[in-house]
Amino acid sequence: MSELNTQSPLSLKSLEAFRAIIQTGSATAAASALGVTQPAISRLLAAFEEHVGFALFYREKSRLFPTDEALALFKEVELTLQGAERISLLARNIFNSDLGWLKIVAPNSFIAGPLADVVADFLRQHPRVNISLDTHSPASAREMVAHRSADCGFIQLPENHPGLRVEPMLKSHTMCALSPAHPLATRSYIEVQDLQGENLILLGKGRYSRLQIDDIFRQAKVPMKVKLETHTVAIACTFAKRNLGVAIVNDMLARQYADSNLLLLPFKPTLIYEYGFITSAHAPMSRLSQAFFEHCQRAFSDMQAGYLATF
Amino acid sequence: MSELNTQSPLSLKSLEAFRAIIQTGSATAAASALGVTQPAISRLLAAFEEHVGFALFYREKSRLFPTDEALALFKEVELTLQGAERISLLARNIFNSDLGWLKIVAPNSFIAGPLADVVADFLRQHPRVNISLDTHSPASAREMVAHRSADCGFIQLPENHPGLRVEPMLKSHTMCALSPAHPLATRSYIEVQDLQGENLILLGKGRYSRLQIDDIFRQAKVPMKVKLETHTVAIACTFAKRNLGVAIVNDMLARQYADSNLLLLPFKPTLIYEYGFITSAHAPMSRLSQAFFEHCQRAFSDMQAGYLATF
DNA sequence: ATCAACCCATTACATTTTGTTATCAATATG
DNA sequence: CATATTGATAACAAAATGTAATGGGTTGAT
Repeated sequence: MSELNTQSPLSLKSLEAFRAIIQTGSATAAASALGVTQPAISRLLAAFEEHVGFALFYREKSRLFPTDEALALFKEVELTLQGAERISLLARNIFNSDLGWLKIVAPNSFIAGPLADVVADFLRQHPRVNISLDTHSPASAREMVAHRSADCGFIQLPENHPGLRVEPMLKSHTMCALSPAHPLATRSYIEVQDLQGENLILLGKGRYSRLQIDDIFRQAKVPMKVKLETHTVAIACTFAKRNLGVAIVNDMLARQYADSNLLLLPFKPTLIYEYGFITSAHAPMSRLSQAFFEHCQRAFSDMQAGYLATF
Repeated sequence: MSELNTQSPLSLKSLEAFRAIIQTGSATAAASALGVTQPAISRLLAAFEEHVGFALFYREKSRLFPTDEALALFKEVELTLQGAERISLLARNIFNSDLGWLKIVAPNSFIAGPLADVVADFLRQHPRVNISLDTHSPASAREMVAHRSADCGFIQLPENHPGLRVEPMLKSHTMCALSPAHPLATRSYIEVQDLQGENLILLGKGRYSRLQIDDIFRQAKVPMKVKLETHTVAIACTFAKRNLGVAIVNDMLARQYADSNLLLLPFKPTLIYEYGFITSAHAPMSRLSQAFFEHCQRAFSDMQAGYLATF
C-alpha cells in the first residue's frame, strides 16, 4: 500500500487541480477550467495523492470518482485556496492604496483649514482607508513622524530634522486681518509702516514665522504694539473681527474666517509661509502615504493655482 | 513604479519564504530555517514581491526591513500557510484512519452480541472516529451498503447481491437453549430425534438459516412442534429460560444470555451460521472501512479461536 | 584605516516541477 | 461496429527552484 510521505512538498497547483476535479467532476473538464491540458491535471493530481499518501479518486470505467477521503479533504483544501486568493486580493487593495490606516499629524489650524477638504476628498476616493488626524506641538510632531509613530505630517518650513524627509507642499501669503470698521480697512494692502501705533494681534511666539515678522518690523524701525498674543488663527481672527486690532496671519489658514465682518488685506513686504509634507527618512513611504502625498500635491497645487489667480 | 501583475502565479514556497523572513528578521536566517540557501530565499521573495506588485521590504544598510504593507499581508499569509499545514495534518489523520465517520448496519442481535466489544475496542483505538450503528432488515441493509448509504455491514451468509463485496467474517454453531428444568437438560448434546414432540422456539421465519433447520427436521422425518416463533434471539432465550420449550439458536448470539437458568447444548447434526462483512462493490473500501474491516478480522479470529477451544 | 564577519543581490548552472503534444487502453454511444 | 470520450503515460520544452561562487555594502574590532 502507499506510504505516508511527509517529504513530497505540497503545492498550490496540486490543490487547484484537486479542487477543479472535484468541482467539475472530471480531469478533462478541470483542465479546461484551469486553462491547461488534461495530462497536466493528471500529474498534479498524482502529485497530491503522493503527498497525502493515499488515493483520492478511484478509477473506474475510465472515470474519476472521489473517495470519501477526498471529500473529507475537499473542504479544507477550499479554505486554503480561498486564503491564497485573499492574499492576492489584499495585495491588490494595498497596491491600490484603498485599504489601510494612515496616521497624520498637522497643526490644528492646518487641519481645520486647507487640509480638511483634502482629507475628505482622499477618504471619498479610498473608502476603505482609515485616517487618524492629530495635532501636536511642532517638536513632538517632528519626532513622531521621524520614528514612525505617525506615518506623515505637515509642518511649517523650514525644517531640517535629520530624520525627516521633507517635501514642500504649500505656500501662503501673509495677510492682515481686520474689521471693516478699522481705519486701515479702506486700503488695498497694508505696509509695515501703516501699522505703527496700531494694536497688533500676533501668534506663534517663538516660531520661525513670528521671528520673521518681528524682523520685518525691526528692519522697518516700526515699534510693535502687541495688544494680544495667542496660538491659533481662529482666536486671532475672532478678536480682529471685534476690532481689537490688526492680526497678522497666514492667508490660507485665515481665509475660512473672512466674511463681512473680517477683511483680509495683503501685508507688505511680502512674507511667505510655507508648509511641507514630512515622512520618516528612516524608511520609504508606505504606498498609502505615497498615495496620500500625491493626492495632497494635486489638491494643493490646484488650490494654489486658484489662490494665486486672486492676486 | 512596479505594476500590478495578476499573471505571475502565487506559490506556497514564496509564502513560506516571506513568512520565514518576517519571523527570523533576515533572509539568511530564513534560509537556514527552511533548509535552503540564501539566494533561493532572495529569489522567492523577489517572486512574491513581483506577484503582489510592490516592495515588501526596504533594503537599507544591506538589511531587510519589512514595509507596512508586508506587515499588513503577513497575517493573511500566516493563515493560508496554516491552512496548508492543516491539509497535511488532516491527510495524515485520514491515512491513519483515526478520523472520520463510519456507518455500519448489522442485525440487532449481532450488535448486542459479538459486535459490541469489537466496536467498543475500535472506538478506543481510534478516539476521533465516530460510528453510527443501525439495524435494518437484511434486504434494506443490503441495499444501503450497495449504494453506499452505509459504509459497511454484517449479514448472514450466503449472500450474492451483485452490488456487494462480501468477506466471510465469523462462524458459529447452532445450539439448543433450554431451562435446566427441562428433561433434556441432562444431555451433553441434543439430536434432532430428541426434539420429537418437544415444544420448539424458533426464529427467523423465511430466512436461510431457518430453512436449513426445517430441512434437517424434514430429512430426519421429525415433525416440528413450533410453540413460539419470534425474530430476536433475546426473546427466544427469554422464553426458553421460562421452560416454555427448546430454542434453536445461533451460539454466538445466544451466549450472552446463558446463565444458571439457561443452558446452551450443541445441536446435532452440526449446523453452521456464517456472517460476512459487506461493502459496496461499486467503490473501493474507504481507508476507515478498511481499517475497521481489518480490526474485525483480528477480533473475530481471536474470538473464534477461543470459541472453538471450548468445543 | 584596515580587516574580518555579516548581509543581501546577482550570476551561472543543475535539478525539479509544470507544461506541452502524441499516444494508448478502456468505455460509453450511436 | 465505428466513433467519441476519458484518463494514463511517454517524450520532450519551458519555467520554477535549487546550488555554488562572487561582489558590494555595512558593522565592529582591532
